[in-house]
Amino acid sequence: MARPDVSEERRAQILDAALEVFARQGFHEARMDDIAQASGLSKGALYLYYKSKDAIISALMGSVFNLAMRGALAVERADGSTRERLLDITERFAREIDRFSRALPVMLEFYAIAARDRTVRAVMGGLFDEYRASVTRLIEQGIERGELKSGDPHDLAVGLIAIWEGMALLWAMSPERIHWREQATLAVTVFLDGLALPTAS
Amino acid sequence: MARPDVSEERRAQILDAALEVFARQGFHEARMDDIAQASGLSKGALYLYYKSKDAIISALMGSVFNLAMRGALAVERADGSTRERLLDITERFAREIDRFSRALPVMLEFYAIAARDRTVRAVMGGLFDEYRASVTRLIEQGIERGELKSGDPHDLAVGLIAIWEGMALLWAMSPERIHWREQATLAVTVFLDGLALPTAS
Amino acid sequence: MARPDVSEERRAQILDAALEVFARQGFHEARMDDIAQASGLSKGALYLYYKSKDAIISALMGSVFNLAMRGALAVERADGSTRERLLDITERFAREIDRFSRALPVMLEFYAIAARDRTVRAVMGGLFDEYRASVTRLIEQGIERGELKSGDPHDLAVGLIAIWEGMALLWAMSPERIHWREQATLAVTVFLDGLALPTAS
Amino acid sequence: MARPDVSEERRAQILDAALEVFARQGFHEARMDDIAQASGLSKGALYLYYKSKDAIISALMGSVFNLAMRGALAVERADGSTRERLLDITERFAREIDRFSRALPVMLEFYAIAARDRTVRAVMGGLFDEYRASVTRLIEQGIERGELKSGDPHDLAVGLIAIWEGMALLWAMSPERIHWREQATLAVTVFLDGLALPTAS
DNA sequence: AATGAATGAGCCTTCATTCAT
DNA sequence: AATGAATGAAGGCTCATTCAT
Repeated sequence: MARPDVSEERRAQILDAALEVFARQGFHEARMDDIAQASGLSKGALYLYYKSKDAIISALMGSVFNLAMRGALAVERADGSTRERLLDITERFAREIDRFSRALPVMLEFYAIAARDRTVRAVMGGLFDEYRASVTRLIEQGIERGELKSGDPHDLAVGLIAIWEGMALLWAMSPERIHWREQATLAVTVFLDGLALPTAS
Repeated sequence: MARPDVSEERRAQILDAALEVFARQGFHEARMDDIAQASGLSKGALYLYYKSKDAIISALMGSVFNLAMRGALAVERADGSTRERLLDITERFAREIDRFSRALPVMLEFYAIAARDRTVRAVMGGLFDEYRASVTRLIEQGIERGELKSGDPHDLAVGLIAIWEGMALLWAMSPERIHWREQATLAVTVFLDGLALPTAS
Repeated sequence: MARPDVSEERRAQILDAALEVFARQGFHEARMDDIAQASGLSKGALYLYYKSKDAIISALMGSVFNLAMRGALAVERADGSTRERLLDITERFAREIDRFSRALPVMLEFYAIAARDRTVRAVMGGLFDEYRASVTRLIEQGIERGELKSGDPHDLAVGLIAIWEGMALLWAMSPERIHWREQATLAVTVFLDGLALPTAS
Repeated sequence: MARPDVSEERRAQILDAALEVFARQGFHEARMDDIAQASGLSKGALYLYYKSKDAIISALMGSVFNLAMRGALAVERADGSTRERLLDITERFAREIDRFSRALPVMLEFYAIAARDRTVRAVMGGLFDEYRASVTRLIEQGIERGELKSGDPHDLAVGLIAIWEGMALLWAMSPERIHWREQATLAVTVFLDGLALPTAS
């Protein structure tokens, strides 16, 4: 008689619907009714799984940013030169651009909230720290291996992340004018060229 | 009998108060009462000068982004090498970081809106085009003058703008962990190093 | 699990409360809160069944005037001489004077609106046309049957309706000075006497 | 140095503008700004001559109904048979229909207010009493002179006034379907025929 | 576990009125 | 006598949340 626990499935269902609705309408213009409809559940059911609209937004924040950082973290454990691996991260973003485009408006809204809310900023700052630590390790390896000029790996990681985040931002503004694969790859390439060791001639 | 026309003053007064309130509370959580109080006017007076809350938000969008691009546009007409001028833009951002920090949460909220609203995106896209055109001209000059390696100046401009915008984004997330002057300068320097002509050895 | 559909009941409940409140306070002075309270529902519930205050007013217009014309239309299908039937209409008004007195201030407000709003006037004109057509048929029958002097039945119907409407108006102004049963009956009697065929002496 | 007192002129100016605006928009939809503009005065000036919007409405009520009753009162002092004089009142209304059409929406709004406000109703009832008294005297004369069948002159006056008021109401609803001169004249004629003494044959 | 009718606090906006000039 | 910028109280409407079924 034990029915399988559907609550994880329901939660995922709700977050997925919420992402869709929030991306289209923004947090404030999105109605609980809209999320209910998009999820195929009733409004009351939403409250069985999340205690408030804010709880849905919070849960979504975790889910969205974990997804976003997965690429960078995965690459850390891969083979290849530092240059290859950093370009691989860039390439992964390019390949997943459609999945990103779904989440991007929501991510930007999280950034906006974080910019004015100390608590949210602390959470985002933590995620960013992880992200930066991961990229920092890649760069450290590159320096150790003699692939990159020496320099502060933390600060260089910030530079690279700024390129990726900045590209995402510009792409959100002008998807038709930004060509992620070419332009992000170019930017990272130029940046890495700037870190190349002088070749013995 | 002729009272001086105060309407321009009032409009500026309102936008200034709105920037402050919106930066603290976000567009939706900001109450017209808050803006009224912050501006030293009555709620009714706001409606004498702007026909709705949305109208205030729109007006603010123009005012905030014009301010943001002023730095890049000003540098175009300055002297110095391309490298100096691009680092000068970076430095200007660093110097005006406080003014930016006031506007940044609001700018991010505009980005978030643009990401989901075609109309707003068109406006922002237009501003971005101007911005990019200005940086593109700087890079073209650099290439023409033999200061930079040849390459697509449009795409390189996108890369530089991505660095600045991305740094701003990261700074908004972690103001205490991002040191604009050092890190942005480093990133731009590395990027420009990547564009340096091979020195004859 | 199937709850009975209460929406028709709710709508009637709301219109009934609205009639009471509007009659006492007028459309503009009536607050949605007042209607909510009078209906025993919450303010939010009003909006579940009518999308705005104006929608309630419009729905009420239909309901009130259908009620008002019911008397005249019913009599058309009754037996008796033309005189009897027209006096019967008058008598019905007298009998239902209390129900009318509840609706009269609201009806007058509709007249006032119709007098300045082309759209509302078109609706009211349509109702009036039905009403007049019904009375016209009664008069035509009277002429055909040789009970009334010949004359334009449309114009005579207008005259009778003017008497009824005019009496209602005066009664609304001076309920204590107008004695509907006597005075309206007298007026219709005199009018019908004026249409009597000369008796052979 | 004594300037002529313009206050009477200003008051008339304001009432005239108010009539126009109220007839078009109704009391509640009419803004003090609209009246100010229509009168060619400033909003502040309105308050120099009337202490509130309600005061303007009240003053207008007196002015409008005095105008309306003037016809009936004037005829009382004229020559001619009772029938001629009552038809003359009808004819006067027909001739002044355009002036009436301007005031009619406002008059109907006063009726609506009177129907629910005891105080206003008392004022209107007083005006109506005067009106009825005047018509009553005409009918009494008619009976005394042997022109009309004997009957309660008060009640007969109510009947006649009901015809005039009812016609006005119908005309307000359907100006294009009501032909005042023909239909009102017919109704009054029939009513008077109903009061005619049996002719000796 | 699920529903959706009902609630009511809260906000944008309007506009009669005031008053400094 | 006149102006019109400024005020702020008040109300229609929305929507997150609750709860009887």
